[in-house]
Parts: sequence; structure tokens; C-alpha cells
Amino acid sequence: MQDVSLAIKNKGLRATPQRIAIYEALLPRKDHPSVEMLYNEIRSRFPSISLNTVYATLESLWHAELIQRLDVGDGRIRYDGNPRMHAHVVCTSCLRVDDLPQPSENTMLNLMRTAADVSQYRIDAGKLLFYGQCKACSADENATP
Amino acid sequence: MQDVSLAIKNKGLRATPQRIAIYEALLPRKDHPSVEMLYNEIRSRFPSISLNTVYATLESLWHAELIQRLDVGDGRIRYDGNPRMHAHVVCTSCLRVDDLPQPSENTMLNLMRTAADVSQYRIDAGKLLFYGQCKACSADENATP
DNA sequence: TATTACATAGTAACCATTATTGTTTAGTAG
DNA sequence: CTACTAAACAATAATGGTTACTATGTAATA
Repeated sequence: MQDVSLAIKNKGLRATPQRIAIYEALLPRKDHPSVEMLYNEIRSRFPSISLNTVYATLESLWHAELIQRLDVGDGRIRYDGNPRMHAHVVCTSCLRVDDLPQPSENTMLNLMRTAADVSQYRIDAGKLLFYGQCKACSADENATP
Repeated sequence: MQDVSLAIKNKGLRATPQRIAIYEALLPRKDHPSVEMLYNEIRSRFPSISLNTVYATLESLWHAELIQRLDVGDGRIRYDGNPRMHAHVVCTSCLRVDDLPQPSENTMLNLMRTAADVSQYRIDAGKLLFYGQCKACSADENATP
């Protein structure tokens, strides 16, 4: 509760009711919701909120490095309440996105360093995505061929 | 020349003049052009070609696994004449995209296998992207602060 | 209280991509 | 060579997530 408000203020942002609500809605979720998914959830408690505010707020939280922006290539951007670098898997059937515990953050940081060495770029961020089919979709496909 | 035509036919596609021209235009490039960039190049030799044909052709070549589709998140899709899995670096200033020789294809395939194990997904593809600033843009920034 | 800067809501515009449609071309069989 | 069938092409319109714009509201500062 107050943690959320404090975390926002600590980044130099105003802890408005809308921002607190959006951040609090995102944090417990593990399904990497899109803007519209969050918008629909927030609207039940915040009927007057605009879609635009959700866009702007998520961008602010992202710039403040409180959350992660995740473009998996399905046309809509997903958000992740965990700002630490980690890999993701995308189900190309149902488009769900899951976190991956492997490779570790250290391994990814090592990949980044290697990339910086060989490319001569200054590298700020990395993204590791896998695409395939989740267990549920594989089962469905076998059930109805 | 004939290689290109043959490669297309070997995938069961018709080797039309448009397809050959588009594929031949993409192959030597290392800058991962977008649809429009290729469209502009092709039009000089093929004034009547439509943008839509470039879209359709690139999708055909991609489905045939002759080329690679690359969504780096800048709004337009980039194409890579090399279909083998490899990492990329994106310059967030000038949006150029470069290939990375590291990590090796084997390393990436190992990452895929690990991801499949821990996620219980059937994994078909992987994507490793790094974001930062290329040498030229870093130099420009230091020159004009 | 006046000032200034940031937030929000609502609407309209943007733009890469995809869908649709009618036409043309290539490949194949008779 | 001609007819048939399927694929490819070109032109236009439509889609849809995102951004821009504008006006209004709210919080921090002097």
C-alpha cells in the first residue's frame, strides 16, 4: 500500500491515485498484461480513468525503472512489474507470456558484456525471448486435431 | 544470380522477377532494412512494383526460412538475409541494427534447450537483442553536447 | 494568493501493416 | 498451341495499437 506510493515518490514522481492504482494492479500479476488489459481492470475501481492515462502512467513507471516494458511482437506491448532483467517465453498460440528463471541475471549480464566487446557499442539493455507453445496449448492441440 | 532463383524454387516457391529482385537486394545488405527501405531500392529497377508486393514477398521468403524477420521494437520490421539464429544489437539513437557473432549459434541453442526444460514449453525460436549506442552516435554525442 | 509545472481526460490523428478485390502471369495437361 | 488452375501482383481501403493535441484539473513553490 504505502510501499507503492513511496516507491513512486522515491523516483521523483507524483504519487497520484491513478498511478498508485495502476502500479498496484500490475505488481501481483504474472501474466504480463497489455495496456488494455490493465485499463479494463482499473476501470472497475476507477470508472473515469482514460486509456491515455494508463499509457502515460506505464511509460512514466517504465522510465523510472519501476516496471519493465516488453514488446514480444504481437502488436501490443506487455508490462512486467519486475524491473530486473530476465528472459521470457511467449506462447505463439494463446499469446501468454511467462517469466523464465534461467538464464540467471548474471548470465545475461555476461552476455551483455560480451556483446559490448564484440560490437563496440555501449550497451544499456538486453532482451532474451523464446517462442513456442505452452503446455495447455499443446494439450488442446492433441485433444482436437 | 541463378543461385537466388534456385534457392527460391527449392523451397517450392515461384521464382518471379519481383521475388528475385527483392531477395537479391536483401542478401548483400548488412543493415537489416525495413520493408520501405527495400521498396525504395527495388523501385529504381522495378518502377511498377507495389509496396504490398514487397510485404508479401518478404513474408513468403520468411515462411520459406530463406530470410529472417526482425522486430526490434521501433515500429517497423527489419529483414535479415541470413536465416541462421544469431544475436543483434540495436542503436537506440540512429536505429541501425548490426549482427553479433557472439554468442555462437550453439550457445543460443543451449539457451533454448534450458528454456524448454524450465518452462515446459515446446520452444521453436529464440531472439536475443541488445540495445545501446553505436560508436558513431557516441562520437556525435561527445562532439555536440 | 499567484505562479508554475506536472497530470488527467477526451478526441483526433498517425502510420506500419493487413485485408480485399480484380487482374495478370506462370505452370501443366491435353 | 490452347485451356485450365493456382499463384502472384497492384491498387485501394481498412485495421488497430499508439501518440499528439488541447483543455481542464491538481499539486508544489514563493
